[in-house]
Amino acid sequence: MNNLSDIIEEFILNTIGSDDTLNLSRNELANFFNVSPSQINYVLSTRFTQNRGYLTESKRGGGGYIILKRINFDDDYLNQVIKNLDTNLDFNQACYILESLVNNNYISEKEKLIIESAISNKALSSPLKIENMLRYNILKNILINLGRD
Amino acid sequence: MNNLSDIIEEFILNTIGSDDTLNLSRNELANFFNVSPSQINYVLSTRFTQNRGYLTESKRGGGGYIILKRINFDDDYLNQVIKNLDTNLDFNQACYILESLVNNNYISEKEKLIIESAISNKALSSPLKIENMLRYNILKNILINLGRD
DNA sequence: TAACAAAGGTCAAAGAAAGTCAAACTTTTT
DNA sequence: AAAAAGTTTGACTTTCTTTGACCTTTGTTA
Repeated sequence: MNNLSDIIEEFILNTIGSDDTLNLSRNELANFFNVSPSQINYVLSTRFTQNRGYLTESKRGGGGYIILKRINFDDDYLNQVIKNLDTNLDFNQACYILESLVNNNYISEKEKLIIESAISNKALSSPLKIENMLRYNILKNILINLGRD
Repeated sequence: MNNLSDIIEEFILNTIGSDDTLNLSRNELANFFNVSPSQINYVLSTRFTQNRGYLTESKRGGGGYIILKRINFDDDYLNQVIKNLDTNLDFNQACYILESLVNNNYISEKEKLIIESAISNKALSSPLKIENMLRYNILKNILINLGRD
């Protein structure tokens, strides 16, 4: 297994600090490995995905950066919830899930309210199919991010 | 953080007094950081906007000045924020608003994180125009619901 | 009171990142 | 060998920052 993407992946893995965070410059990294900058995006988008427990955050322009974060995912319960999320998620199902998260002290009442507002029919109002898909996406994203602290 | 605008922002934040007011001279500040004076305007107009809870007031001519004020949070402020929400809301704008809500103890860090997850590009991923509109809708809905507890 | 100096304001162009996407190439699978 | 999957590259786009030229307002002084 001798391809650059794997080597870059390896490098990144070795470089992520004990704080599970890596602040990198796309251009510098690309330069270091003598590859085109977009290959960094390729590596990130194929190897450091949400599903594998990573989050990225970036900024363009002068002083731009990419921050890579490893999510601490030793939490089985949350994991299960995420894994079992229906991609076609209606509001009531979602509320039910949120309720159980409250009961298990993962989120507070106020947090539940916020999430409900975010995924309510009113907030999303699109054709039903899209709406449920969006809701799934949003809730999943929230839950994944809950797992990081 | 390798760009001057961020550094200047930081400086201003650290310099605002406990009276939430800062009286500054554009030329002096620009001189201090060795940047063109208009960069001060840039920093003010991108980072210290009304939506983020700041007001500016200035005077030209000899003895001119810029006064920067941090708006105190009250119920009206939240209404203002909601009213001023851009229907075409990008993620960064939204983040700044959330930041100001945290600073004013209106939401917690965790709540900010949840909301950010809900309106992140990843969660919404649709064509840009729709995405920004959705984000607007969602954030507005959250803020409105926050306002009634 | 007219001119000049001393602020701050505006805007557009140039520069500095990162993002996207598709085409070409390589490796693996069937 | 053909098809599919994965990688690499580069051209183009978008976003954010920095700079500078020119404008407007206000205060000062001859």
